[in-house]
Amino acid sequence: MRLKDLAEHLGLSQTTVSRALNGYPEVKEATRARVSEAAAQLGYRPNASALRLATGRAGAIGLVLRGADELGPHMSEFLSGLGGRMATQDIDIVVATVASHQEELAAYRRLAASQRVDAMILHSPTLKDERAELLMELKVPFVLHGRTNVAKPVAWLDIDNTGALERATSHLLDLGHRRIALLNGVKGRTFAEHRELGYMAALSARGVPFDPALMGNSVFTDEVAFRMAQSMLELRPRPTAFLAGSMMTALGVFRAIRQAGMQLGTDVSMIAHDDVFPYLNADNMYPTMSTTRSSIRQAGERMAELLLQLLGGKPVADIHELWPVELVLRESSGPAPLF
Amino acid sequence: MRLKDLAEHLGLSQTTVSRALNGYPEVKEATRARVSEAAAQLGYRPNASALRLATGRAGAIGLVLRGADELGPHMSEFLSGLGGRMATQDIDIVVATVASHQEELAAYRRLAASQRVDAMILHSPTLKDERAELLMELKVPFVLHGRTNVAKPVAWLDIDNTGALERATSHLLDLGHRRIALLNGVKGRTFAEHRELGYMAALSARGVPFDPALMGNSVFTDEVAFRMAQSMLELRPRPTAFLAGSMMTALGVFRAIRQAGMQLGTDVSMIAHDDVFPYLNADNMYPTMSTTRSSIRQAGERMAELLLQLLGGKPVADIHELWPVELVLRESSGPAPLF
DNA sequence: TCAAAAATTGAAATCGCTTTGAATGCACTT
DNA sequence: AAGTGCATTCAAAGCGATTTCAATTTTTGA
Repeated sequence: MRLKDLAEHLGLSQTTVSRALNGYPEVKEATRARVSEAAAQLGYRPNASALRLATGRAGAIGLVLRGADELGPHMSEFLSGLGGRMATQDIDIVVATVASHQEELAAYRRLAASQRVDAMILHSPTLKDERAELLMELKVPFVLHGRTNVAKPVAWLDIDNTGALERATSHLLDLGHRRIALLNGVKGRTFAEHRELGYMAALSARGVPFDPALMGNSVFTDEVAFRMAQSMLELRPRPTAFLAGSMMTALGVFRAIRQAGMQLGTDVSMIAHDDVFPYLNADNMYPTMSTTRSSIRQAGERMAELLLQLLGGKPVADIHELWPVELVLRESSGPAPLF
Repeated sequence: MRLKDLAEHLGLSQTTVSRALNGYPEVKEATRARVSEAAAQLGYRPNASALRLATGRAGAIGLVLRGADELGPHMSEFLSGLGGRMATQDIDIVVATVASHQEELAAYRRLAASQRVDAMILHSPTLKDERAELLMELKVPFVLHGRTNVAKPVAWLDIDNTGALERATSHLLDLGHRRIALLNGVKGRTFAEHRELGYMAALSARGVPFDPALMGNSVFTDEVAFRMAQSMLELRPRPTAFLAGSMMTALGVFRAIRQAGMQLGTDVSMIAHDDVFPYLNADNMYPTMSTTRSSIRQAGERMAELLLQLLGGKPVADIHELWPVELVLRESSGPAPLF
């Protein structure tokens, strides 16, 4: 069922039918009603390719995911939030997955050059993100989930990682902890650097010296976290508290604590960052986990909104959002042991 | 840079340039070389929409994800496998996320009617899957990840869930367990039904009666698993072993066991199904987790391959693959306690 | 009642590509 | 030298929508 068929069926021109369906004002209401009804009845849907060619809009946004570190549980939650909002505007989400960094830039080039997408989403940027620079050069609009330092302004949405870690660290200091380990994300990623900043700020505000042995940078998997926590627990004096970068990390740390024969919440404390996964709930852990919490799904939804604003012509410089992070205290964070 | 521009730049017709780039034989090798070089040099990439309109192929495949239960860690792994292979063929993956079941069928209709995708992937089917029936009716090619009972043949890839559970259950029976709990997926999903079949078969082969109180059906989250396992552990006589449907489920069960003051691997055993998440490793749990293992990422890769075969014209009836599942025994499964 | 203005409809161009059918040039026979 | 066949190339017609500009009908005002 093409536009032409529908037009013939109705005894109208394609022009009028097209206008009627797209809500143009210069069409009689009676005609519009007749057209809409027939379209619904016959299940007419404009051919996406033709529509895109005619309008010059791709009707899709792109997302390039690096297999290894980006396609984790974080991304599915984010995607879920994003997708819901985009669907209402009939905008597709095109996902390209790549293995290496080389492939990654090529993928952006490919999507841009073939005009497959109207805009892109950039995730987990580094401090000076190459991908962002590339997209600016290619003049592809994009919204950044996170922040980066590039020459021109970019649209972004980020959570207050610095503030979150500063509060979490301060809280542990208040509880008497002095040796606080930080299991952070990969060095170079903005969010990890920001978290480090918050951690450092809190320490130095109390005059607690920073010990590099208590800081680890890696991807957020239970395995790496386990190993890092394990070796940290062998230090003397050992850390009395952990700041875990994600819930996966927290699981690994938890295991290390248990294996060392200690009790979480009494012998050792932990505050983890929680992106709110529906299948891994801080409230339902044992002991319940103290967290810095920010829903990554909500961020996805909001990113969609910002992207639509951007496509609607809102100036890049006006699209900035910094979300506060909640500190939720539960059982895993207790007073420092007295020994 | 359009085809037209490139053609003018070279002093050739669009026809020749198009043919040169698409590898048609009726073009002089010297010309082809000249064209290829100029195209690479000037960074020419055909406009995706135009190409699609002209060829009638969408150059994309679709994936509809139900927010709640389908967009978990399983899906990201799967997607990662799928995407890698598709990218090599310059085929996009269009992801549509929906919240409700109603929306879901509508999403399939939408993608099909607007001819946005050439084929689709169907995930986690039910025994008699509506979506599969819809797609057949709409004449959209698709490959099923799993199996379903519908009238006409469909292309599918599935793992041997029945065999996996039969072996896992038998193994536990061999170890002397008689009260074996099954934490299965949602009722109605084929994979869950198949697992139940395997479980039942193993029990009845030994003449061990089935106790409905020892079977739970739900989504694979740590929370639900925790609650189910907890209440099962309150039964008398209580279960001495658990079969967990996923690693998330295993985490919940593990917590319940610990909270009940018992030891995994000695007081209670567990075998979990492992889809091989890079961030949650059975080998690195404590105690290490016995699993039925099958890489969902590899399944994604293979699904891409099957999809390409399908698009290449291979008959649906010839596209069937049933993968065996490994049983990997580690520390979490031990002899039944003697009391 | 009739011209002018407003409302409504339509024919044809356009988007950037592929592909059909025709045309051109060239080497080789005869 | 003319005819044959082959290798190359090109002009133009789609693909299915939107959109410009023109045509037609209806309404309005004097």
